[in-house]
Amino acid sequence: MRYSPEQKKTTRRKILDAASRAFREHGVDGASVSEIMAEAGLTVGGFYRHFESKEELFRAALEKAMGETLALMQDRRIRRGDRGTHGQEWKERAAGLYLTPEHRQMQETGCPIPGLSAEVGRRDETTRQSFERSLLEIAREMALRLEPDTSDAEKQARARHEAWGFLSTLVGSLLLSRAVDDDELAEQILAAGREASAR
Amino acid sequence: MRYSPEQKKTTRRKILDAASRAFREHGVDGASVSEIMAEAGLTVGGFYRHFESKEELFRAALEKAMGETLALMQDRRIRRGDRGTHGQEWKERAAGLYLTPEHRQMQETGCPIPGLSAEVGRRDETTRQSFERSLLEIAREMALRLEPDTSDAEKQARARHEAWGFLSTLVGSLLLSRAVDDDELAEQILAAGREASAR
DNA sequence: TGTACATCAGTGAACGCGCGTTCACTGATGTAC
DNA sequence: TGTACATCAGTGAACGCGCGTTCACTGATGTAC
Repeated sequence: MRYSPEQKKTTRRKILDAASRAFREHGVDGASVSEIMAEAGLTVGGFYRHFESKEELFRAALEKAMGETLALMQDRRIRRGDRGTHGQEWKERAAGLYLTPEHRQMQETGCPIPGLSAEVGRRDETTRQSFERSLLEIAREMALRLEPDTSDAEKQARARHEAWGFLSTLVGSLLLSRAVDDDELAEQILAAGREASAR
Repeated sequence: MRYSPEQKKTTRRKILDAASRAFREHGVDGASVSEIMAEAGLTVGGFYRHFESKEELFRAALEKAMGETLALMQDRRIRRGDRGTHGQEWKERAAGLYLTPEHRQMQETGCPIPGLSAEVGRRDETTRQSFERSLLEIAREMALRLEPDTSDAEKQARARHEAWGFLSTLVGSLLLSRAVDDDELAEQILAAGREASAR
């Protein structure tokens, strides 16, 4: 077999997609390269034609998952034909979409931040920096939704600050709801998160 | 060698202490039983005289670490000779102690919730239930600090609700600050968490 | 009180297993003439 | 346009390693008489 370079890109995308789901669901150590390749419809040996190591795969898969989360925030704005909701109204809508029992169960396709941030914190500089870049894009987008007036730098700085607080509450609440066994308690935690984050 | 049963308890405590630090620092898969035993001044073989599996050790070590966090909250109250601060004032003090650069660096001895909740979420019922019990104790203690009037059940329910939101913000903020590489950005995230959590 | 025996905490080597990575190979497709 | 050769994506077995766990052993201390 030789490439069409088209074909190679498609395969890479398949591996990345399988990896980004597997890492979210099982964590880095819980997802093996063989399993990921099988999920992508391939065998292990071919892996190193696409990535130089599992660590590089993790970085790329995480970046992809973070990109999906960002795209969700942006899509919602675009789809509405206008600039969408803003400020307080947006916060409530966003928290209402993020802090749900469905998202709690949907680790594999949901936001990677609650489930993978702790792992990122234990990895090397390169991986942490890569995650940091994605996180900054998300915070920037959030700030824009909190304060659409981009002409006032002071206002944007305050919005960025608010965005970090808002994101912390969303992430913490989903994280705790997932760590707990009882579904009712989990829902209480999510409800408390919805309320606290929108304040 | 035979026991004094005293001696055995001391050894168990040493293993548990080493484990609870190692798991917080390196995660469950990142901390090996051999390393933990070495850290406790022992060799691997003896491990199974004290714990039936690594998973049981994890549960016990996590419970211990959660107990330490709870004790910190309670100690502060007792040490002051009165019932300590409450409500808004307590929130600000607690957030000011929790969301610091020092706590960000101090994974090994700090609060286990940000670093290990995601792992708990991927483990079995038994482990999740054990964590849930510890978490409930912490939420209960927090509710007491937010609303010391225990006679009014309605007030206590609201306080519990507020406690979950408060805890979510603390945990999320520390988690994010640890996942980024840049110290300045980390401090911004912590500052935003301090502000958001105290609202 | 002194002695013989039983217990079992702790040792360190060994076991089996799954992991990330490497490697010789295959064969479809691109390129050179 | 047709043919020979080179490339390299993908295969599947093999490698070395570290892991959790087991096991035969040891010897200090508890218990029985």
